[in-house]
Amino acid sequence: MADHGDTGTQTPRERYRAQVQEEIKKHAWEQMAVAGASALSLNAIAKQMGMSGPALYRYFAGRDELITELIRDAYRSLADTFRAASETVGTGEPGLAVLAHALRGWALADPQRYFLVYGTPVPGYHAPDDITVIASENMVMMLDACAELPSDGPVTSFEAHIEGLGSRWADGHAAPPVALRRALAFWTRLHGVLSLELAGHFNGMGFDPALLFAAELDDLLR
Amino acid sequence: MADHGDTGTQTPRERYRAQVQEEIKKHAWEQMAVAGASALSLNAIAKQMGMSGPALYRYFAGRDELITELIRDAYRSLADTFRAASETVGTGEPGLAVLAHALRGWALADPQRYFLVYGTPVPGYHAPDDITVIASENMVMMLDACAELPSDGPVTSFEAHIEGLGSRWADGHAAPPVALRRALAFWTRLHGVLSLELAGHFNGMGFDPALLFAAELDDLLR
DNA sequence: TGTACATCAGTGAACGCGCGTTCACTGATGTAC
DNA sequence: TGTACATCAGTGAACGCGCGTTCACTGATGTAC
Repeated sequence: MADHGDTGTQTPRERYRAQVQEEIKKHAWEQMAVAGASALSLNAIAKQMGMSGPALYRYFAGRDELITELIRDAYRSLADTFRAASETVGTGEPGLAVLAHALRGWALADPQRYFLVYGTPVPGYHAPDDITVIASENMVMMLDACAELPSDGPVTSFEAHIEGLGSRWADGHAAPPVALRRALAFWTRLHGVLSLELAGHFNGMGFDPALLFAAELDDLLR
Repeated sequence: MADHGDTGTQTPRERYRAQVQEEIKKHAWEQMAVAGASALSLNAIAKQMGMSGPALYRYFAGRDELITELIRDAYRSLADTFRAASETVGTGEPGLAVLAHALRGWALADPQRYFLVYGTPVPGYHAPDDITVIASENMVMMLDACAELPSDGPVTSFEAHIEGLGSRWADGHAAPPVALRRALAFWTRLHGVLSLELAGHFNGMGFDPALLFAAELDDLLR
């Protein structure tokens, strides 16, 4: 989506390679949307593209690498969405609200992508370091949005707990405990609503999930 | 875990059948814990039990039925846990807190079981009606615990939205909007913390997830 | 108590299938002189 | 501009594998007289 990797001038071959690689991913996402992440099959993707199975090995070392690449893209996509949203500040609306709506839009746009990031983990799998880095970038953006909010009220026991950790936080990003507490609430509460909504657990309950989301966001901005 | 199905006197054969059926499920859960739900294989279970693959067809019509049965058991297990917890009321602790700790204990006891209920949904799958019934039983227990809490404060716009629905709620269980709002917050917030914790998203962040859970619970009881 | 029969758990062979992956190859595209 | 060579995308055959599931069967357990 955004410009990542070598952005220099490309030879026609490189351009073609990148193009086919993108198309493979596109079909992979479509397949995931239909049958879930675990059902992703290289041969099926190839067939859908009118190619033979082994051809895909020109573009990915194997199934695992493809999936890892999709996960990486998903994290990057969320980071890009957050970053783009962050740049529309100063319009009166608090930064947290902007991030919240960006998150919701991103989640609804592709539920399987959301679940690939925040859904059921595969017991064996461990994400590469660069993905972890993007994940903490996202956390930092949430933190920054929280830090600019007014912080009144007494210090809670959880904030005291955080204080006691000596702020050994990702990137050495020193955030006040109240901001971290708020960022965690932001993250967990909105994820709680979104994941249950996307999984269909609110079906048949009548209410509008968007309004529940808005209500939770209101509570966070209180 | 609890007594479900025919509890009448059993012939030795029936007893044996039930016993083997349970053992199959036990191995199924173990296998899921190792490789996730999608990797569940009848042949692998049979091999682990020292049986041949086709033998399992005496106990389950096929793979899909086994999985559905596991999902059903998971929902029932949570319902039983909630019910057992509800019966220990009156000790000063609010019912919601009791339910919360029961939920957390149940989730930590078997993360894969938690994710089978609340994790990434399989795009095609639709749960049978009796499972939906158990799910709404769980919701009702949360609702009841919320209904007994003092409800002060002004009516929020989300509560007005619920009011406007005319309470067309599962089982015709008429709950005041403020209780439903609170039950939804209870559910989504605790799920938010638990699912991110179990998925390992808090790893390396230093703080104790149990304390975050407790902090969120405190907010709900406020 | 003993015998004849029915029930049913479990086996082993076999089916077709789709998977990930390798390999030697063809043919087109790009590069160097 | 034209020719010789290198690069590389894609093919088709083949590999071994494990899967879910069926089928005809054996042998043990339970039942009826």
